[in-house]
Amino acid sequence: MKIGELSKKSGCSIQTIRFYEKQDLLEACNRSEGNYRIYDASSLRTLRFIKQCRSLDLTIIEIRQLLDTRNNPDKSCSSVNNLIHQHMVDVTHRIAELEELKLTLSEMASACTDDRKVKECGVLQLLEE
Amino acid sequence: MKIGELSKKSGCSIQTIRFYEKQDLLEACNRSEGNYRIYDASSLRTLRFIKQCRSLDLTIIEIRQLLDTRNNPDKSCSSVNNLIHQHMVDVTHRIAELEELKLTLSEMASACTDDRKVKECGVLQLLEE
DNA sequence: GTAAAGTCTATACTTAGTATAGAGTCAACA
DNA sequence: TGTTGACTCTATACTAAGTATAGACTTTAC
Repeated sequence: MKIGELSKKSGCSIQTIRFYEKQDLLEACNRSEGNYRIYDASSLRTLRFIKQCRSLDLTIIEIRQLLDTRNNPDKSCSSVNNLIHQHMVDVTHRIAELEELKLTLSEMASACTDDRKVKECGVLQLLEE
Repeated sequence: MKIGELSKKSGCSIQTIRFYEKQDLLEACNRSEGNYRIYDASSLRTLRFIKQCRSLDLTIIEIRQLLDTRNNPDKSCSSVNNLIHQHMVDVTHRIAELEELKLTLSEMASACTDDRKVKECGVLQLLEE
């Protein structure tokens, strides 16, 4: 199949597919006589794998590592487990940060009302501190 | 004061201060004979204001709007309130996304143990789906 | 034969800075 | 007076994960 079809089947844009190839996530595929990229079912599987990983917010570098591991069926998978675990720690940490930010924002929001002038604005006064 | 001193007093790096100037957050300041930037207390106040805004994760564009509003003391401050409110909505939304991601990651993590081989890895199998 | 749709490469753009090179300025010390 | 070191200057490249575009080429349909 050509890149347009792969794009539709995978849900990745054409540019993204070419971008993943350049990033060495998808290996360079065969080309037609007219230099069009020709993909097979294996490319689609890999692309879906990549998409799953991206939906977990894994970076390109991390995905490259996972793909590499995936190509070595007899090695230990502990690096995969570690990666997911560390990622979960990071996400948890980020949530805590955002919760704190949300609290600050809500305190800030309650410092003012809509009908004031700029020079009386409670929000701006808090921002000056 | 010169940029090094402003950097220390504000906690922003020298490059960041120059970057903010280029982004029109800090207006172009006076220069010494040798072309060094010379700042006063007002620059420091503005820079601290910007830093507060950044700690709330406001974008450069949003901060530019706030600074603009701040320069018009007699106008209504409702745009400031709206901005903070919308930002809070966005943060809340982002937290929900991350909570969902965390759940997915934890389900994924429990699909495997450290002592398996890649071909038996529960995590990788989930990523193939 | 031609028009439309699809594809190609290369490049620029996004955010909020950070890092660097190479040059110029300034203060203190010998 | 010379020079060393600290400071500053501008301009440029880099980060992440794509997205958007220009200009050229290929393929398909009529």
